[in-house]
Amino acid sequence: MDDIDRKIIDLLSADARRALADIGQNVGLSTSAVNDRLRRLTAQGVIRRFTLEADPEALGLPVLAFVWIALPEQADEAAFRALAADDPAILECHHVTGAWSYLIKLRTQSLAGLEAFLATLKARGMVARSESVLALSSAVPDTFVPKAR
Amino acid sequence: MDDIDRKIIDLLSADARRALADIGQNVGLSTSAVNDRLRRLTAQGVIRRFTLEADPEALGLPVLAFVWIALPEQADEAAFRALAADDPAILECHHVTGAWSYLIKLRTQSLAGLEAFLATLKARGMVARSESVLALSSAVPDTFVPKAR
DNA sequence: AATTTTGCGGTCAATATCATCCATGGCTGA
DNA sequence: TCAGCCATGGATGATATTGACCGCAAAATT
Repeated sequence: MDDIDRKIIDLLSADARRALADIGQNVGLSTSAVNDRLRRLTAQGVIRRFTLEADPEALGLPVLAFVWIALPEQADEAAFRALAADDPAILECHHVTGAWSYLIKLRTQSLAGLEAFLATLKARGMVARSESVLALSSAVPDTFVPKAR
Repeated sequence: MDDIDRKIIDLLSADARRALADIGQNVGLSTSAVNDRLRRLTAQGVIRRFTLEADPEALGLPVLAFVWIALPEQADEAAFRALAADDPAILECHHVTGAWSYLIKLRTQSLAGLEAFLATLKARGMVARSESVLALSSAVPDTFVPKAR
């Protein structure tokens, strides 16, 4: 990981379909040198996948919500994590510092989707308390990267 | 936007470098039909950009924090938004419902970076109160998509 | 009512671009 | 000296991209 690697990642994150020769010119390397570095970066797992950013509204997912979760004492934390990992609506699920256990970021078609999600959690005894916060608008252009797998 | 468009986006989000012919086979279209749809989707802005997901730790950004911001009464909200949009550390900045004004998601090299960010906000009179929450671990594999532009 | 026009979405074949791989050799620092 | 990194150039096979053409359905025209 040197500066050139970082620049390659920068360029590719701006446009993942950019040609290797093009990148080479920008970083001062030959096509094959860039190719070598790319292979190394993906093999090492520095680059996880090539993907795309889409317009969430166009995909019918206008509701963005953050949900704080406090797990009950006896909750099966592993099961909770598995649930979060499987649900395509849950884009992020972080164990966090502070008064709450987890912070979940999710995207749904409608508020009904959010309600259904909370109901599922409750039904499985996976929530002692929760608090949902809706995102109204975003200062940083809001993007949507579909969940991996 | 029909089901085929959605499936194309699904396939490409899993691997943005997948060949058009491959995608065509999966959705039952010819290569050029897929190409046309892709061009249309990007022209319409449904697809915003092709990008990559990287390992945040490998890039030297291990600290993930969520920061609640309450703006002062007299704050210049436009300036605040501009600041958020410009700072590469701020990955998201949502105007939210509830007791706080904004929820910011940011990634930094270290806690010092978080502190510096908060200091900047304070110095510019852009924060009445704030509360920072650190992400410890993630149930959904934690990814990092470098900020656009 | 019948016919023409138009646009959309598709196929197919030809072409140009591109990634990929390989062999060779130069340079540099341990 | 050796290992790592890179340039160069050519060969090869994938791949994107383009253009010519077709079918169909809705709208417009006769």
